[in-house]
Amino acid sequence: MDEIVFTGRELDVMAVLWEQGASTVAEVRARLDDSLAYTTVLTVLRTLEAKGHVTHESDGKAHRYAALVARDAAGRSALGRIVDKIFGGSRELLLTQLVDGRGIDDAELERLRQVLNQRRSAGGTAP
Amino acid sequence: MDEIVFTGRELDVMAVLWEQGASTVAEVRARLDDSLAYTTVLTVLRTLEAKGHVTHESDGKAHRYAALVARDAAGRSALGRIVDKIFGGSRELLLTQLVDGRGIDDAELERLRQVLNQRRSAGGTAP
DNA sequence: CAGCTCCTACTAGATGTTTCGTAGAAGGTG
DNA sequence: CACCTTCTACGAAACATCTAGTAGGAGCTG
Repeated sequence: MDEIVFTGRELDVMAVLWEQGASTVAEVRARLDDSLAYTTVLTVLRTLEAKGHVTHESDGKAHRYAALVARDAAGRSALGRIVDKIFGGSRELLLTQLVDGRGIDDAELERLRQVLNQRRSAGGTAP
Repeated sequence: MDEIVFTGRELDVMAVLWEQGASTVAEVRARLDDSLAYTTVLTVLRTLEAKGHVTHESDGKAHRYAALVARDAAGRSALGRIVDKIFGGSRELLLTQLVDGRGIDDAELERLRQVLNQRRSAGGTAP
């Protein structure tokens, strides 16, 4: 239950690793929305490695970086922080904002209901 | 749809203003989990004011600070960032993590379902 | 009024974040 | 082999964040 916190730029880079899997500096750089210098991306990856959030192995001449922190863990940590600090502990309030945004159609609402229903059937502490 | 971003400490302070309403420095300070110097809290509030996230009015000798950014707006912004960067755009994945945490009982699940159902009756583009 | 308390304003150091340049190694191509 | 590209390592400047100290004003209290 440690606190996992990423800075803005670190999160951009982690997003690439989660999406694309283990990647070289050049591959990460190509996927980023902002165009940054090669060494800038390298520095961010090295910072993340120093913090223990990613690791790397050699791949030919280059290094291939992989996330050590799973999406789920990062997401749980970020969500917990938001629920507490912004929504005053209320998951309902959070969910309201989540579905209040535009660009959510009936099909997606239905899928969200499925998530809650599956949680019921799977849930609970073991007897 | 501007980007609203708070640093860790700024978020702590905003949380107090959202929870307690307009507050003086001393009132904010008393509510914070960490014990910080009076001037530290003042500095954070002034930074937030410089960024346009809070404002203040005189209240006797002291200043009373109030949030200019609504919870909802901050929440939408933060959630959008998390959905995009961590959950790859999938609200379902986010919801899964939200309800996967411990400490969520059947009553709360039911309330979350209500949120989704209310959204159906109120929502959608007009036919 | 002298002193105490509470307040803002200003200042400032330590640390973290972001960005990139330069140096030099490694490997393929003429 | 000399050259070009690609890569890592190191350094560093600019800026943001976090924390708090000092100075001085305003008001209450004896």
